[in-house]
Amino acid sequence: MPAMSERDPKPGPAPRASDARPVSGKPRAPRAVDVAAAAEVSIATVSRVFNNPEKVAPAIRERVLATAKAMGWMPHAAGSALARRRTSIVGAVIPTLDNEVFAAQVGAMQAAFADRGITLLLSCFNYDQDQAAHDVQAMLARGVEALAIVGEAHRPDLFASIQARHIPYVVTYSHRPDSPHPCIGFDNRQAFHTIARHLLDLGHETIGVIIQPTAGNDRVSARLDGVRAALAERGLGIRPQHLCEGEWSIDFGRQSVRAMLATDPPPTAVICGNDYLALGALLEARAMGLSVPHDLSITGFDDIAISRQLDPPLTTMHVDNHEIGRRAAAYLLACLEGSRPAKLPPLVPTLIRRGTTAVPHT
Amino acid sequence: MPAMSERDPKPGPAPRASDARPVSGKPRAPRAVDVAAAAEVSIATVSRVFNNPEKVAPAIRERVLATAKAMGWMPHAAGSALARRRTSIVGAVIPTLDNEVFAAQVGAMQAAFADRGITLLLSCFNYDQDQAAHDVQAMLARGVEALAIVGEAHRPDLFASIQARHIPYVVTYSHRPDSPHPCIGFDNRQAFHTIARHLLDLGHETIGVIIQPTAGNDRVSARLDGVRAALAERGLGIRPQHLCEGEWSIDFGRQSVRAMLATDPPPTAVICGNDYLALGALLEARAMGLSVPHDLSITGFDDIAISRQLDPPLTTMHVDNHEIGRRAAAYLLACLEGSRPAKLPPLVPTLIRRGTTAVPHT
DNA sequence: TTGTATGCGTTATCAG
DNA sequence: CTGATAACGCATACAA
Repeated sequence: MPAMSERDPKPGPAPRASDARPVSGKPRAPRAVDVAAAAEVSIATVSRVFNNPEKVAPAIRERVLATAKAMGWMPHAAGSALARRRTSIVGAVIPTLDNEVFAAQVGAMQAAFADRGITLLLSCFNYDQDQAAHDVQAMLARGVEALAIVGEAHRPDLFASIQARHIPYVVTYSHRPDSPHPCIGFDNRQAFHTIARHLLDLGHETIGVIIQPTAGNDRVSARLDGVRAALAERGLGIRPQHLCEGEWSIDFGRQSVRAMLATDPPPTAVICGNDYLALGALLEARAMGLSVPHDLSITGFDDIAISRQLDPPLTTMHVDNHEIGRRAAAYLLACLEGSRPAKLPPLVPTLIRRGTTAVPHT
Repeated sequence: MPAMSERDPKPGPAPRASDARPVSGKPRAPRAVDVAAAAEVSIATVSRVFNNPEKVAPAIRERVLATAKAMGWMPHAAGSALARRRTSIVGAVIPTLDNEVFAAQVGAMQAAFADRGITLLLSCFNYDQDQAAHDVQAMLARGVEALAIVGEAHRPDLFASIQARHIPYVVTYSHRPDSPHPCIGFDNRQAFHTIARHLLDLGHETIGVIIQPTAGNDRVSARLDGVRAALAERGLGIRPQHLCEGEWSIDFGRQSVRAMLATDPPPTAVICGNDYLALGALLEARAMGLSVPHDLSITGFDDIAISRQLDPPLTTMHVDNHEIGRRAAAYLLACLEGSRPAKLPPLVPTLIRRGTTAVPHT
């Protein structure tokens, strides 16, 4: 049995910075004990000054504050997290920062969390489900207290591992009515149903679609479904040669519209999965000598900054991406503070009818 | 003197999860001890399996790995960081994610660090120096092992506090030859000197400038300097009414060009601080019935995605923002591994002569 | 109001 | 190759 506990030299590691340190090594960061010693108080008081200032006598408080500042000391997050059992870190898992839609969400979340002293950990999974699952694991290991994840098309174990930790999370950019997850976003299916209806109501019957890859992307799949549903209601469908699926880029928009217009009959309208694709479609159509919207109607999605500036300005749907970020942050913050906010009403993107849609020129 | 160290019930906190836990409380996350117990090994072995697998007998290793996976255990970062004295976190400090230029840099850095098991902490200071200084403090408290910071126009104490911690850092988007900081970027002054020269060589003599706010932004100031220097070499200057400084937005580009063209004499060319401003200028000039570049030459900067797609395509300078992120990450990684990479050659943005510049129509 | 002592979860050292 | 144990830096219950 361990009997004695004298201060005899146990086989402890190397001497500390506060000990006799010859000449070597870089200066260690100051610790709470160092500040305590310098301010001639106990380490507990130093801690209190930073966590419960009101429980410390003003005079002492000022002294500690002053010496801490002089020594450049701040509580070290790792030690603090361990003792407090709170990391004050939340994670955001998005496909990519190269899309201003997600960049805006992250920016808004970051700002909202920063106000509450919470740091945002970021990971981009590049539309790769394995990557996403891996990133979430890493974040859990880092002790994130909450998670915001774009989309719900993820490996089941991703959500399972989050739920196993009983950590609040929220799915963004999605809002299926019957989703098992707390969602903040809009109904992608409904949104594209609205767009398709807009064109149908104008009298279009041959409608093309240029859209992002649907594989492993619930949001995009829902959009395509929405279009299909709206057409079906009028007894119409999308002809295979009028459906182009590929990376969202201006160039893909261009080449897709070029291919479609070479078919017979060509579509009189094209629904694009986002504004970049629509932009490409618009540019290519004009380059081919077509008049938009006279010869071809075009719709986008997202309402990015340039869309209203185009000639003609793009008909699209506006989504407030910053608002999504703010709401996601607010929801997670509420969860962390114990309340369990009940409802998450969907955002409703609004159709902005501008200059690229009109009645078909038959 | 503290004499005994028996295992008597000291006034310790609440019972642990592994202890007799009646019914209450949520299940705690598993710890290394739990895995050790389940796998019938010591906690040290569990740790080794995850850090020095080769020092553990294969049979035992597999057993530990299996039980760890079964229990969903991963080493908790806070404890690990404390013991290891390494957080494996680096910070990125940028103005905003709403500019694709910075978003691209962050994305590239994140990817590069993720490969090495390093997590990126992000902060956006919104062009506010106090915010930036504060954010850096917070990151240091979180134990970041390295920092990447956009620009060098920051409060001196920002850099001082970093240097006090002896933490490697790098300034991005800047590359003054005589900077005291390690920089990864390009010479903004030189770049805009090149642009101005391009226009001067075409024969322009009355040149306007539409640029972002220079206050507290070293990069923008350098750009303006570059233009001024190039003009001065030809005995020219910027007339006050031909210099518009304001937020970078398409709208500001529009209103600025409109104002300039109302002056007498109007400029025959406009240099814009970035592509968004140039885009606005181009759209407004066309809306006013001018022919670009016949009546007015326009240049941008950054070469964002739409620039080459405009009609006419925008003359601008191309910067590889992803490359800046990659280089920044590579540099910091090298520092963390002990080597001190000597030189950081500047990136050289290339002038892309497209359709918006031509000889002036006198 | 202040100080003492203990635990947070992991890694690393050293003895076996 | 494995196990016991002392840090790591801080926060907090409890005693003073």
